[in-house]
Amino acid sequence: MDHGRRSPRQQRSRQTVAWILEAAAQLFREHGYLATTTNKVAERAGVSIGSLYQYFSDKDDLLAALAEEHMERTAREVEDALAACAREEAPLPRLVGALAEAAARAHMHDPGIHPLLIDQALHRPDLVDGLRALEGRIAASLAAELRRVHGGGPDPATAALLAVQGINAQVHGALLWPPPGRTADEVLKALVRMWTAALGAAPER
Amino acid sequence: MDHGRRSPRQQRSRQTVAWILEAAAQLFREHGYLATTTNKVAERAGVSIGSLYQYFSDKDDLLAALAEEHMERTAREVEDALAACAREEAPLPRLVGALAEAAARAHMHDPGIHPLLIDQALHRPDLVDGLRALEGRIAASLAAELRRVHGGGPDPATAALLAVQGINAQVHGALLWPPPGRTADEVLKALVRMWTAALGAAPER
DNA sequence: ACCATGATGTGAGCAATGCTCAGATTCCGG
DNA sequence: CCGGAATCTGAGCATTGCTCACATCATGGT
Repeated sequence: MDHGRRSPRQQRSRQTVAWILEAAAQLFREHGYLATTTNKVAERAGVSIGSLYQYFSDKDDLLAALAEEHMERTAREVEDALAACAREEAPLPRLVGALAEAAARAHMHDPGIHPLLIDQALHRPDLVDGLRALEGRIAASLAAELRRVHGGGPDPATAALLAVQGINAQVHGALLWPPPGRTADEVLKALVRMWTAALGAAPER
Repeated sequence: MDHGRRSPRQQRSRQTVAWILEAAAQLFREHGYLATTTNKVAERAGVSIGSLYQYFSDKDDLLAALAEEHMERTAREVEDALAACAREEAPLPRLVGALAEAAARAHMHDPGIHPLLIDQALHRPDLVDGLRALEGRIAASLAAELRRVHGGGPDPATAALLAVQGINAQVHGALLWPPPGRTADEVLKALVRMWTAALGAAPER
């Protein structure tokens, strides 16, 4: 929400903000968060350090703004994938596969900066809330799909939330960096098999 | 492994290192990583700043040392829980429940500092490896248990790894901070139900 | 066309931080 | 008791995040 302080009203200031964000993303990617100085960001952006602090309250604020952008794009991509599944009335295994692939795509989008953004999100209370809200949105979409295929057991909402969290972690930890002796494809198959069983239609009793 | 630079040989220097680590843990807990200065750590530890830098190469190194300690204890706790299950020949649902509860206990052990440690681990390549090694160790123990109860499907090793990663994320995201309208107990039940289905014995075909 | 007001841009410099280093102090084997 | 190694010390250097007093630019009313 309120990242920064003054919000840009004229065209040239919006350009300035865009330059700053682009420069920050580049430098964070190249040298990491700590090794990036605000003065260098301003320098690469071609603006003075004072301008930077007119639109961002903090060094953290820079990363927070990038994180919000990233989270928004991720949510859209995953929700689009789910919407496509709904349109073609895909069965459960296809649903799980699409979800995992969409998550993998989102995480691959900018591998150099993704871990930084997640890190930062974890120790900024406002961004933790944002991350949970994002999970909630995706889980809600998934829950609707689970009901369509009669999956998720007695509590599709909770099942969907657990699935979103679990699949996300597995994509990070195993799909993108497969363990030695396994290919990404094998991991994906195992993942789909497991979640199909976990979310499979289960009668109330 | 080689956290720091010189390694303490005499008794008094081991005491110094212990004081420094204790002070660092306290200050990180109280004020976070960025707001904690190395000089304050030395001051609270009752040693000079020079002594601190004799045993820790970096400010990061302090947190890395704490993270290693934390990871080691976590691994031990979870492995103990699995060993107990093995001794009493517990069935699958009990296995999953024990795993989730052990993970929850480990994460609750020092809530003030746990997220910081995880954060830090995520952008230090050596600690990322440590974290993956830890996951691997726990997954190996779990895989053995899965074979005992004939669970895990055609590839118990991969299934165990995915389960460890998934359960860990769910404990963080849903069990310790249940979503509105759900209790921790309900979440645990759903979690156990899902993983019991996911890991349930499945014939080769 | 003009100017007044607010939006935007500038960069030297301050306060604070991570970390070094030259030397003082303490410990231990012989 | 002594020589060298281990340990400890803390003033200070280099660097960083960030502020502030001021310059410049854009816009809308007359």
